[in-house]
Amino acid sequence: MHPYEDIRATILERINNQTWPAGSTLPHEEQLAKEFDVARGTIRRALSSLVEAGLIERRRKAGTRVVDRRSHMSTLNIPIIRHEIESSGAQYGYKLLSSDIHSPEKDETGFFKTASLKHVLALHLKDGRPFQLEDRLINLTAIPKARDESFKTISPNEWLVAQVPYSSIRTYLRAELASALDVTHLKITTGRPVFIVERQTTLKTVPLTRVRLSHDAAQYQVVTETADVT
Amino acid sequence: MHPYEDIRATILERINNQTWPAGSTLPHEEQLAKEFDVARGTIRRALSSLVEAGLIERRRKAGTRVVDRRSHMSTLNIPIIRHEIESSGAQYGYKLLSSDIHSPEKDETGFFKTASLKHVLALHLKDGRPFQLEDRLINLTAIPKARDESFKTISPNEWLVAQVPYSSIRTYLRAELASALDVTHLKITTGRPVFIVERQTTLKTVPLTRVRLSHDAAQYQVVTETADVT
DNA sequence: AATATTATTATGTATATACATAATAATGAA
DNA sequence: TTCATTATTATGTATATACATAATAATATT
Repeated sequence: MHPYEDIRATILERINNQTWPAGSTLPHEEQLAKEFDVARGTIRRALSSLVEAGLIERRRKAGTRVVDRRSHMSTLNIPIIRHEIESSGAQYGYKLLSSDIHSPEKDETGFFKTASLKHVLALHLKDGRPFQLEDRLINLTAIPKARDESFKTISPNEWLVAQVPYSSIRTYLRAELASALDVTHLKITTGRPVFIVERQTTLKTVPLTRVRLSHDAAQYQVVTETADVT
Repeated sequence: MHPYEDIRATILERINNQTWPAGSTLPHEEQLAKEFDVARGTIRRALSSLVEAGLIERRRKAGTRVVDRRSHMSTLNIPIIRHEIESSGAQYGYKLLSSDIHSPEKDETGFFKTASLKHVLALHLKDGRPFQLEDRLINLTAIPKARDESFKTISPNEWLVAQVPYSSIRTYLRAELASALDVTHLKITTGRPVFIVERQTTLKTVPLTRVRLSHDAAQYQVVTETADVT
């Protein structure tokens, strides 16, 4: 449609048919601009789109190189569980299980160096049945107003997203056997696997919150897709 | 450092301190250009960077709105297992377990509509111990040269990445109990959880390959991080 | 009131030009 | 040879201008 899209498509084709194989260097912007008879800016538009897709890499003076696709980048999207459940047409339910204020020792991982912490345990239900167990620590030093929030009607997850700005989130995905808490609250039998999403949220090096979200493995999986550059 | 970075930072600050709360509309480009005393292009540079980070959304005529951060986008990177193992300083090993050509019925999921398929089972080892079991189906109609590849010295994963261009990959991450094959080849005990990465690769609607990668849950987890926009 | 048509407008693309910058390559000094 | 210094150069940023486009808003038609 737009010139830059056509240019991107033919560049992509040349990468795919090995005219420019992985590791090779592309002609520089002005040469491409001359070949396609467009301004340099239009070439830049096409190339930066391919950078975003992870197909090429560019460095000053070194030029533009085709990435060796030995790893696949894709965007992972983990929504707030209420939205995920509701958008599937099911009924969402929430139940606070416990909420306490702890001293820093509670944090075995060393994520919170030193801070007073709030520990919240809550359950998210799908059509009345347990779906996600939220086990969370909140840094009260960084988020003092969390001290006065009961989390009886709103989940920590949702409250935090609405109230607290963050700069980066690290997410771990793993499989585990159901813990005693998982068995009790997710109502699954001992020996069943659970899918764990653990998140550590920070605001410019300040640890804000850490959460372990556990799910019955039979009811939960994560799906992700690469951007389809055509 | 660069003007657009300063501008992006102050816009980000206004989003974080609720000057422009989630859902609100930002001034349009020319107004911002006037405020910051730069050209419209510089404002566009700052804003498009925030679009990439998923913090704002832009639509023609409607303008620029602050995204309601109810879901977190992060980039997921699943490398070829050999690179992951070697970059951790460990010794990589590979063993082909079986390789057969099947009729389409083998594909229960309906991913390959109709095609002759190659079924390959292979094991990836870390320091001599089983680490990842690769259970793969390859579309021989789309990738005929895979028929003559034995996969005795190179894994299907690596061979495909090097030989076959693709346009999109869908990845499923889930937890399961170890299957009979997992128990046998990953040398784990029955009843242990495994972490499954399942990938479906296509080239413009043509299904190319589907793979189930299973790992001992105790030895494998996926880590992902959001882009830290400052 | 509901639908179709037509402005309107903020974002998007394309152009040209000038200069900045980072990283490599070339050169010179030890 | 090795290290430090200095070009060199491809990408990156900033500018200004013109026009395209999609989506909303306003108007007219049924």
